[in-house]
Amino acid sequence: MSSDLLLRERKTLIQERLKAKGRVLAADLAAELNVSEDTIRRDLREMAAAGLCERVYGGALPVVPAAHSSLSERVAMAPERKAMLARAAVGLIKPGMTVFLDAGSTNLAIAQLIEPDLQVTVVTNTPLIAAALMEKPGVDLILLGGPLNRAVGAAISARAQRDAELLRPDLCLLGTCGADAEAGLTAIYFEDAEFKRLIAARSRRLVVAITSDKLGTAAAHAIVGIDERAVLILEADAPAAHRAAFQAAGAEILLAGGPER
Amino acid sequence: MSSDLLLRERKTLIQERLKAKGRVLAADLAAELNVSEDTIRRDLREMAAAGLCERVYGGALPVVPAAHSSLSERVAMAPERKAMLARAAVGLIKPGMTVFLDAGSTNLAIAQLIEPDLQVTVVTNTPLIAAALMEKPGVDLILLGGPLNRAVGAAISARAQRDAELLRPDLCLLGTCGADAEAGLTAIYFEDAEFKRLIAARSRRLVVAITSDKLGTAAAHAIVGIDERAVLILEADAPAAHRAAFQAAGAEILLAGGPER
DNA sequence: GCGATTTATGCACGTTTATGCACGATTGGC
DNA sequence: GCCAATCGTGCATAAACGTGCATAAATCGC
Repeated sequence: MSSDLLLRERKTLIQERLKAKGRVLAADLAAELNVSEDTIRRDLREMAAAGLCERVYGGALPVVPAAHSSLSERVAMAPERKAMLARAAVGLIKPGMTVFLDAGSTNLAIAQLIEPDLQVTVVTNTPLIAAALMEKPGVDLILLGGPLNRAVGAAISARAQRDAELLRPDLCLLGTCGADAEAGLTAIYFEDAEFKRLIAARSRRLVVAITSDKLGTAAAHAIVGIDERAVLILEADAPAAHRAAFQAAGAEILLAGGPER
Repeated sequence: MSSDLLLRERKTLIQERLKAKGRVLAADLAAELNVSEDTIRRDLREMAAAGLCERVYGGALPVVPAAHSSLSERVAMAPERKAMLARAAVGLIKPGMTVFLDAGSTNLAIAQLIEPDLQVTVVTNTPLIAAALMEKPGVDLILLGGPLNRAVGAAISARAQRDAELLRPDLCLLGTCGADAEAGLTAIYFEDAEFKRLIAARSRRLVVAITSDKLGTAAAHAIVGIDERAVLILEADAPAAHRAAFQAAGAEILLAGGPER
């Protein structure tokens, strides 16, 4: 015998390591825990069989829950650019705030990047976002209910709207389908636009993360115009013309991904 | 005799040691308490049977209250047995029905197994389940909202309860923490039990999928007794004694996993 | 009080479990 | 297509395990 940890303790520790670092290496674990690599491999194999991790060559990775969904498919599109926007957006969320997190793949990315121990109240109408936030102990989570709109992936019915009317979020992280200095923010679906308009109107501050492909486009239904209350998060390489137009309309512009790390 | 401690005292001491250090080793305890390892092992076995600790090779660990493990962690436990139960449960869901899907890892498995094109209305209070069902085009999804209980992973607040009062589901797929013919179905948390009791009372039919480890156990808070309205789905190898007791109480029993494939 | 019964303990036995090692197969970078 | 790192499997071993049994103390019934 060479270890001083019980089997179960070792596995628990590996899980924590997995959760904290996002991956583990068999060789490292063996050295650190003072057991042979064979033992570690056995552990990882068993954990993988139990669905606690994913075995890969050299170590293991956390299992990704709910890996497939139309929303999370959209998340998979241009993930690094969305993550960049999300990182900038997360910076605007301060302890003690009440934040509304709207539907949308960028907002899901934001939810995933929130610090686990950040003390905030998050209200959302999107089950997937709620599921992501459930893992964060610091977050007080409130869900808007009612019938779910499949296309949007969120609750935006009259019911959800009535509930939203009771809110006064400090921050509203809005998803948008189009963003144009003149047309303002727009959405594809009428009911979705209605909901967004309502919650946007009730929020102290409006934050919209916009991937460059949406700049200068307008969808069928208006949400709100661009004005002083809005903070637009753009990619660093967003065309200057759009940036200027938004600024002229009064919005605050935040560039994402510039001075990272 | 070699000890100078009464059995009870010894067990209490072991528990304190467990709580203080987070683990105990059989050999250490034997040496320290001046009894044979056999005796210590017996103690630990009995304590484990009473739910006071978790037996592991070499010693014992404190029980992790199910509260401490999040829903997504619970999902990973005994997944194939849950899937077996889930398969049986899914068979009870017929087109046109309105079904309530309660929180719980087994119910999440059920949600994942629902036929994508099955025409049903599902009501749930669990974001993770809602997210899983969003992929199924046939499913009309209604979400119960309000503050989310982190331990349960679902909306069970007064708000959700009020919403639940408006429902009359054809089927209620209930999650349970304990199932005993006498004590009935029980839950760990008061508010959770309250919610379950409410929705169960309003449902035409009650379906409960129960992994064998929950048989004969009772948690702190009662949900409902076992009666004619209940359909219990048990694993094929569930002890006959429990099956008979449930049947005597009037429940219909469904065995999962028998004629599979 | 005194035999009968239960309870707690230790011991001897065979069994199971956790682990490391040897060896051949697989993987992935180059 | 080669090479080293990594992997899985079979095997050996020691520690830990459970069980049946014996013994001694404690408890009970009368």
